[in-house]
Amino acid sequence: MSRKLVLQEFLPYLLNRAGVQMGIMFSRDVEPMGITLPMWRVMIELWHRGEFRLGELAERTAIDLSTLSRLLVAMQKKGLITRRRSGLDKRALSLTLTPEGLAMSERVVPHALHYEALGMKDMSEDEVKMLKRLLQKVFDNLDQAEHPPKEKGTPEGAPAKPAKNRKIRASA
Amino acid sequence: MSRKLVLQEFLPYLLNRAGVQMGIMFSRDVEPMGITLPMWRVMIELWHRGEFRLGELAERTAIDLSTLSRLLVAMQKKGLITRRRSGLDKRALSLTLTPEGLAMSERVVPHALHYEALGMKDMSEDEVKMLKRLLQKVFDNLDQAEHPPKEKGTPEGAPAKPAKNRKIRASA
DNA sequence: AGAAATTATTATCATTTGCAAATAACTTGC
DNA sequence: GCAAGTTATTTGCAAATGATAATAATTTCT
Repeated sequence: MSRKLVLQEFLPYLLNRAGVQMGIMFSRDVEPMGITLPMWRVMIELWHRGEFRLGELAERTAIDLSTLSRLLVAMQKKGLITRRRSGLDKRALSLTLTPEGLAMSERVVPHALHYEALGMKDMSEDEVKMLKRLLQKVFDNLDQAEHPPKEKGTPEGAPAKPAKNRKIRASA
Repeated sequence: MSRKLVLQEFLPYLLNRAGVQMGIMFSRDVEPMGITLPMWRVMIELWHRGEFRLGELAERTAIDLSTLSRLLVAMQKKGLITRRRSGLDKRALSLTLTPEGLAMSERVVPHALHYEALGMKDMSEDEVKMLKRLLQKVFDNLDQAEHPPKEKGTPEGAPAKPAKNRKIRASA
């Protein structure tokens, strides 16, 4: 009746464990360059999209707003990013990579590739593609559950489990 | 020449992001039950294998030794686990689940299943199986790179990059 | 057996984190 | 146009974390 073995196959377990392990190893690797894993997560998003506001970036990176706010100050001090109160809405912080930040991002790429290769050892091309696709899918599923696309009058009919997020914040 | 888009497809990025997000959501969910995500990671390992020493558990869970030591004291206070100086090697701490710990583990299962389902929304049975298999594989690859199976005289021929782990500890 | 080396665990300290409250800027209704 | 309400970011505070140093127990070498 005891189902010890099955537990080990739970997605939350497998996913979190692999993700954490990857984070630890990658983090140690880039630390000597003067950046941390959260910094890299920020940099990659800015690199990808060019500009973010704080709130958007917090959601995108799954880093808590207050944590991210302080992280960004540190990154600005390091010369990696630009933080400026942007034109239209003076509440909003406009965040962009500096040229140094861009250069640093590029310098990190080989390290990312190294861990990419490490993690994918003995996998076929197809398996790798599928893994990446499914990881993207999982994140999207979770993110959508956490930040549902805004409807007008929240139909409020579906969920048997009433989604225990009292705070909508994306903490990390 | 700029390869912005490719970056978003890096395994370390995708994996860590999905893993962290899963961790955050699952964590919030089980918090009202009085346990944290690291506690659950400990519990699942003990449940699976029955008994661990601290050092082994630290490696297995990728939680830093000092952090884990404190966590285990807290878990003992909560009545979830047993910590006893065990027979053969009096240095070692023998860690096991108490009946209450086991009961708690079982109580967490439905929550794990919930997030499993959430993450796997719109995936086929086959995709799910493959994802789990590949996640296990990735973890094994990383873990093996970090804790290589002990050879006698470390052949020292293969790695172009000399594995930057100065400390072997599995911190989290 | 006894000293040195090895391994396992805990304590200390500075940093990071997340939540809650505070602040600042904007928007809407009157 | 101004008061009241909203949204965006920052700050204060307590808890968790990781690295290092300290402590404890065992094994090894002679």
